[in-house]
Amino acid sequence: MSRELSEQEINRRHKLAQIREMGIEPYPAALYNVTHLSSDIKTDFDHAQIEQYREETVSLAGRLMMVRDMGKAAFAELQDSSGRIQLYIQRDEICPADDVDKNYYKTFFKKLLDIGDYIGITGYKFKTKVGEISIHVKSLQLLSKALSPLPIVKTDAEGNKHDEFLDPEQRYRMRYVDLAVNDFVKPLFMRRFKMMQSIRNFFNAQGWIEVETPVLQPIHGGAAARPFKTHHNTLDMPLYLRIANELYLKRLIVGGFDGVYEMGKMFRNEGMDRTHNPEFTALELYVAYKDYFWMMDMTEKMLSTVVQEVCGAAVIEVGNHQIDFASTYTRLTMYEAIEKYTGIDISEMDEQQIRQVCHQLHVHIDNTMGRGKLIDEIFGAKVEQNLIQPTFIIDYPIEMSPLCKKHRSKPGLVERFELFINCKEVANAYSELNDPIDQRERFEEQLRLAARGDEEAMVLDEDFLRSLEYGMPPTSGIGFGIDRLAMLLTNQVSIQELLFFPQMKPEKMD
RNA sequence: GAUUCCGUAGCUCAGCUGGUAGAGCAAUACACUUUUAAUGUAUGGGCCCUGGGUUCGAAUCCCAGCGGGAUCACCA
Repeated sequence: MSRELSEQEINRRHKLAQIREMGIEPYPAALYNVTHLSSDIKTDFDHAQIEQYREETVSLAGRLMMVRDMGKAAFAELQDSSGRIQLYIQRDEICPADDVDKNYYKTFFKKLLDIGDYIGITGYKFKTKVGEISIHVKSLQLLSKALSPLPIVKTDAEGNKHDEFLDPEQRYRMRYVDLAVNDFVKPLFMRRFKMMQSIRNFFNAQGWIEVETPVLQPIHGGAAARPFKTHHNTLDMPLYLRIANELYLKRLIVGGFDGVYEMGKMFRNEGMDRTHNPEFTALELYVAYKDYFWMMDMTEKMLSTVVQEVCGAAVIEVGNHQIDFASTYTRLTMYEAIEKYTGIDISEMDEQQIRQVCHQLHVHIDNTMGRGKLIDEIFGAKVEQNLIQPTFIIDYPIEMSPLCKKHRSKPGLVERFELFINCKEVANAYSELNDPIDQRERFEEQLRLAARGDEEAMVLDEDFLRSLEYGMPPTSGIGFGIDRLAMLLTNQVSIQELLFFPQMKPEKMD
């Protein structure tokens, strides 16, 4: 990359050279002994001990974020991983004894250091005249010179922010800058990772095992989606980035695990927008000897626990709604849900009649759609928008669910549920299909759909069928969209806010 | 993919019905030993996204392209 340097970038390179001329290494190799985080200093500050603090040396490191130069003294702000703290720096204290011209302060500190530079300081805790907890600096060392100026975000006395770094493109492309200057970013990610940890804790406490299954798969199974295709040179064969890990996790249940789960990246070669990224994180869990009713109970328990742990309350604000994760979630069958929000009972209707209903409701459909797909379209257009509070929609048409067990008592349906929260699908679960002969027929039906032109139809996985023939216990499985869940728990509408590095168009570097 | 808005200094943005650019912050220099968006004084900084067109003259009007946002549709 070659580009013209801005005035400020040239300045900083000159300063870098001058620092070296002074005999100071701008990128020292040695570790810097940090004794405190800025947050420790602030939370542990004891006013009764201000006198004793003078004798107690603390050492901090971080970025220099602001300097208020007062002549022979200055105030500065140091930002470390835990926040910011003010530094008070006096000329005569930081200059070495032999530095008679006070160049360490006058030249090095005042002229050659910039906002964004990493520094380490030692000093003691104190409080300024106006009461701000600060560090009285006794020594200051450059740890890493920054050659590009950071966007300066300033907050005034009323809390108004000035010159904010808010352009989404810049923020996502340069997440390192976003994290450095925007204090609202890190807490979102902390909450996301706390949520993932809380889920893991919950599952581990049940004795379920966290496993890893292939990302590169010869057959992309387990979901209906277009995959990314790649090629393995040594084997000279095509491989697909997984769109789901379902079929591998079930093989592990066949192998004798009682409960396995995996939290990992899935890849789908489809649209991108504020709720879809080409790679996203899914959680899948399979538990032997259970059914989908049990899984609904588990889901309620898990989510109420996790939300309580992560948000400190089980009722949280999402958009304009208070969403209650603690109560028992409403359970509606697909047919009941459609009847509730359209007034039409389609449970006994055939494909032609349902097609009529679609026209009547102004639901957009096309001729390739079968009965199951038509029902799904009505649901998407008329029901989803109403499902604010956590709601289980259960008993789906069999056509849409080739990996799900037939309903124990309702012909044409499967034992499946999806969990909707704030109008979005958050989880999808089955009583898993473990009848190998039925499974083969379902795959064959998918092949027929593919032949009709359905690009998302599933591919027949012969090895998976073989595994079922060795016997899979009755099992219930569930998949959660982790990014979606994180969006709910952080009240964010854009998935990009919960991904450190969302997929972007290639950047032009001229 | 459709609609719509935007692209001006390092950053955030002004710039009217066309007359070749402005503010605040940042930068540079000086002053100031308890400030906190520190302050005061001074200075430098622009291919006005790109390419065409209209015009005596375009940051401004028109067309095309590139980049981005928002909304809508499909997928988690």
